Amino acid sequence: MGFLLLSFAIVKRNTLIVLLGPTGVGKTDLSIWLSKTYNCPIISSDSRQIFSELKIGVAAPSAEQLLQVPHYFIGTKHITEPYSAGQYELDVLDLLDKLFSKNSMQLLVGGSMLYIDAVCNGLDNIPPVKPEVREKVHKLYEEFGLEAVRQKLKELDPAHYEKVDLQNKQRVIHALEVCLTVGKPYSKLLSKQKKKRPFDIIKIGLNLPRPELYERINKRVDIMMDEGLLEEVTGLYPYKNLNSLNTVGYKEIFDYLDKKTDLETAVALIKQNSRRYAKRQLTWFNADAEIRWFAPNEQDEIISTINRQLAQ
RNA sequence: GGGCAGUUACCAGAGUGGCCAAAUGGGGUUGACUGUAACUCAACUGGCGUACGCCUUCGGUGGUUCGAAUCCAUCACUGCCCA
Repeated sequence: MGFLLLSFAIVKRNTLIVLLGPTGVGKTDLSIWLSKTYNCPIISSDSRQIFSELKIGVAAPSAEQLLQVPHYFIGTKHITEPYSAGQYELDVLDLLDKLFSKNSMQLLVGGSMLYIDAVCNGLDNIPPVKPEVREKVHKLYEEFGLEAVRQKLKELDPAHYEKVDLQNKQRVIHALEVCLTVGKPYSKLLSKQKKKRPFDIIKIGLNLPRPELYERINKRVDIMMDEGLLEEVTGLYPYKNLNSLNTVGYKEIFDYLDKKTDLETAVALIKQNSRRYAKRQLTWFNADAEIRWFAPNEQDEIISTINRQLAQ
């Protein structure tokens, strides 16, 4: 009997716990506790905390927190390095492959919806857009407007033209960029199929009543200012046009530094844009029926839910 | 105490007899989103209804008028100025 149980434990499937939730809900604190509980490192799923130059404004884990448990994908890229959800998917899968050989339980933590999705469901294999193509398409957009980009897309990929939100310049431009990069219609690369992963996934969502969440977000912005966000952003001013700095907390202060607004307004906008971001995250997460939701202080419930799931 | 200005939806703020459930902006809600995603984009925002629509609103009350957020009277409150 004991032998049976033991062998059962050994063949237990690898499991990835995904801790997610809107910005400011308290993922970081809980993740450290979970990491210690299950004795596994933290794999961050945050498209901004991955940049080493962004700290205060993206509420990256503190130096102290980083010392407590190993973190991956925190401050491992420079803001000048291009990075994407697609690359992230590959990087995480590689890492998980290694980590699972040591511990059948791993922990992914973050709020970047597409990044989490890339790990859990996979993205189709689309090569990175060539820089010269990107430049070309952006020129087209700058000079002739969105309609010109739309028409070009209609010509190269009529199927996708029918599906995209034609108002959404980012999506329209990207679709055309991909068409031009790979030399065939973007839509041909999209399978709409979820990839099978060689591990189980347990999704734990953290949320709070809206007013409370917003309150936390507002307060956190004030704390960021106290911690020196203005200085951090000022130091990054030369890089303000980089995509990595098209980020809440940075772009608003760039506007202040450009004298487009006063500091008070900039801070208010950071709060507002953070709230909106949180809302968008929740919209995305709400569509995912696999997520089990908890308040950030329901640690016992979270543990028992995970353990129950593992026992199955 | 006297004079002037004002009171409009969650907030700010247009509207000064019918085309007004009421511009616009903010805030908020809901949603879309397969690689630059903390991005980018959309809808809604007095109530009920899928909709044609119906109902309740523009400080209070009372008038004028076929018809009032808009005109008159009065009361209340707010701001500024003079005392």
